[in-house]
Amino acid sequence: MTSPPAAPAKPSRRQQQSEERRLRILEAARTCFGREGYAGTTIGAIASEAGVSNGLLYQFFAGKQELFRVVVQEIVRDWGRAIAAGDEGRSASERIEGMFRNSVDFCRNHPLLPALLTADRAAQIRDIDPQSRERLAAHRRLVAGVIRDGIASGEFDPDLDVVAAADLVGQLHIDYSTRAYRRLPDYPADPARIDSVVAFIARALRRV
Amino acid sequence: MTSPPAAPAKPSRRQQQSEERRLRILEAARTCFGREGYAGTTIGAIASEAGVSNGLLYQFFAGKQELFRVVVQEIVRDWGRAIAAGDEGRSASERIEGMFRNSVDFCRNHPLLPALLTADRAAQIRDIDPQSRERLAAHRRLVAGVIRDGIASGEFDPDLDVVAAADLVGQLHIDYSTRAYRRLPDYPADPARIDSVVAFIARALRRV
Amino acid sequence: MTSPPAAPAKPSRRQQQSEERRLRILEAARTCFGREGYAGTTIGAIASEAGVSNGLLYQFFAGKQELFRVVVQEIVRDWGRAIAAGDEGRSASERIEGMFRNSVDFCRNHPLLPALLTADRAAQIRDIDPQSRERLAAHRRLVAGVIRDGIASGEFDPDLDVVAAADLVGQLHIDYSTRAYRRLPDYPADPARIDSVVAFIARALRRV
Amino acid sequence: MTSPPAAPAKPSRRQQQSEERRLRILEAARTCFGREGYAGTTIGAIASEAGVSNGLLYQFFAGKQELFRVVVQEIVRDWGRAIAAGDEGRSASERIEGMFRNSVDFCRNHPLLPALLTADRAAQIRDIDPQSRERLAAHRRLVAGVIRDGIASGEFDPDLDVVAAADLVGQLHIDYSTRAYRRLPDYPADPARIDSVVAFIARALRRV
DNA sequence: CATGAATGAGGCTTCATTCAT
DNA sequence: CATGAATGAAGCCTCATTCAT
Repeated sequence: MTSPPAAPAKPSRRQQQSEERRLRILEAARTCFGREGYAGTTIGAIASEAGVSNGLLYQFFAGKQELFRVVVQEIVRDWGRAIAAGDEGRSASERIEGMFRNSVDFCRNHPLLPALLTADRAAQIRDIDPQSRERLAAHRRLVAGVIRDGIASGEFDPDLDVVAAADLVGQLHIDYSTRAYRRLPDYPADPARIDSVVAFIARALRRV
Repeated sequence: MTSPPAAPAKPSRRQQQSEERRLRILEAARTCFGREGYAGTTIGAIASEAGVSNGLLYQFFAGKQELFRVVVQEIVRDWGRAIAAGDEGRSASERIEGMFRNSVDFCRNHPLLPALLTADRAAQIRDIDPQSRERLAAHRRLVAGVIRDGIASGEFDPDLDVVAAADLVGQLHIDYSTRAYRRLPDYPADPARIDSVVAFIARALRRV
Repeated sequence: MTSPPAAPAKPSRRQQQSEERRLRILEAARTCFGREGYAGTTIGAIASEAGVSNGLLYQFFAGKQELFRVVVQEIVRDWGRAIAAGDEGRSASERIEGMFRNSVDFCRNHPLLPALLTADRAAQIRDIDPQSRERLAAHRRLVAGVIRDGIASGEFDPDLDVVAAADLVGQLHIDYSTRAYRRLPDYPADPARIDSVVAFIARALRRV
Repeated sequence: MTSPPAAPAKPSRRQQQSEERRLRILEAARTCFGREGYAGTTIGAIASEAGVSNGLLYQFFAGKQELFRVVVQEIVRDWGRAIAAGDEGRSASERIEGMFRNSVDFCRNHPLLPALLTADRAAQIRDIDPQSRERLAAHRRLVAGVIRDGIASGEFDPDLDVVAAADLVGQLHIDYSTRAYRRLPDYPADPARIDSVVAFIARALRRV
């Protein structure tokens, strides 16, 4: 009686509920991995946070490692999108600043784990999956493109090593985004500090 | 008086060997923690790497966590010393550059884990011990002092937010030192890249 | 309403089996602790005796110590019940005798560890839990009550120190029950010996 | 220079010191086993308590188990001697009372472990060694002898089951001696309680 | 004789994963 | 599909015992 007599195209109620549970699991995994790290997170904790049974996780994901991979992949994807948002018709400097602020804001507002992007080798996770790796490279290429535009438009110093500068700026995105997420008192990412970092980058890129 | 009058603290051969083993254990722990992270490292792996039995670790260290704490403490101490080395009678720019290169070189040549300083929440290690925390703060204060000197001497821009700039430069020390240690192909710390980062920092600090 | 209207707490087959295993674990723990003492018993031995895996014990009990606590608690409870059984409408002497025989019989037929009540300091078990302590005190109060009844009815010597006598009789309950369980050849608890002890107690309590 | 030039008969200074250390180890073992039980006592704890090195224990005793065996043996021997002390030229009742009081006093004043006599199977100690077993049997025979004397002299009830009574009285020796040593608030062995137990025994044995 | 550093077997416990219901 | 009871491999740590000094 639970399935409707005829509903060929729309996802059945069962399927909907199932998809919803999958999302709840991913959400819970983000929260737990972000809070406790990979090794510090147990399958049971994720299941409990998601309000589902232990075993259900294995219907959607092959195991803890796979789940982690997917979480990282999604985070990196969303982060990349958030960074690039709303930078049409603006100067290169504005876009550099905008990307930085977008990145920090994204991490401030999402229960997420940019930490993993820098260093957290969190046991057993030998290599982040190639797709995420590629996305991070794309991020640096994006930054590099903006810097090149800035050089072309005369805003930035033509002597810049574009690749190195993009790498560094991308690194700072990660650093301060991580801080924004972590909220460690010794490593602040408060608005004033962010303004200062923005100024620092601008100073390093500007044409004199 | 059974002991000879002179030779106040002649370590017996036994004690010498023991001390040597203690160092081998620390060395092995540095290697393993650096390679696998905290949770990914097992006591057995460290003992095996050091060529001693599992139990011996517990004669020197109260447990895995304590061993980790000591490793981090030593690394931070040595790193701090290496960074500050050889900067007498030089300009502020030269000292900033020197510190950066010292840091990267230190990490390139030592089996070490500055990564842990940034991000590795490595399960259970909630807080790095206060002593190491303080040393990192001291590092940032040192950088801030050099920047202030540079402003006073007219080398650096007087509009700089000194604390924020020092924080950022210190962060880059950690970032690129980590890379030098990790040697990840996507995140290089080769000489050319280091030169570029040095130039980037110089550009950001200079007076225009 | 997915569950049928009636059958308020029908334990599913799974739950039944689970409860059964829990009981098997407790049974095994009684056997092992009784045979080897606390320290001499391993989790593996209990699991093996119960025919389950090591890990399952931790689904039901927080650890070895907790399991031991529960075992002692149950034993003390059952022993207390067994002792008091079937003594309605009988004389004080008969009740004293009946309690003694009940106690010995209980221990003879149950894989149990009254030993632990007397002496087994079994490392780390500093204090038996208060609930069991209280039950033992209740046992002595029960004996004291019967002795008081006997004095009132003229069966027992009015000069008796009731508390001390109850304590002593309770102690003999434990002593000979332990023997009955242990079956050490040097410390018998065979019927003839039990008869003699019953006579000894009767002689000590009687009015002359 | 440490050994005297000639000292053929008397034990050399070395030997004296050695014997002294052996005694210190035994004393320490008594203390530790009594305080923590067999499993709860470590070789290191005994060595530390005795103020000698770990390894020295193995010069005098084959291992932990052997050391325990010797400790028990000595205790049982000393206890047996203490019980029988000072009972020449006294009536059977007086001797029974004296033995009981001697036993309790012995345990009250010696750091000792009569617990082991009753129940403490304390891991791995399968069987107390035969010599101690025999001494305990001798103790019961001694009590039995006194009871027989009392029957012969008309002090005690001729209907007594002598062996069972001796066994029971011996058991009470152990019970209340253990209490005297343990000093548990719930199981007192204070003078008043001891007087009551003495009276109880006397009442059970007396001729009416 | 005496030391105590070193060993390594074995104990308790956790947790990713499976599978009967 | 969903559950959660059950498994068992592994990890950390203790401690009796040995042996080079």
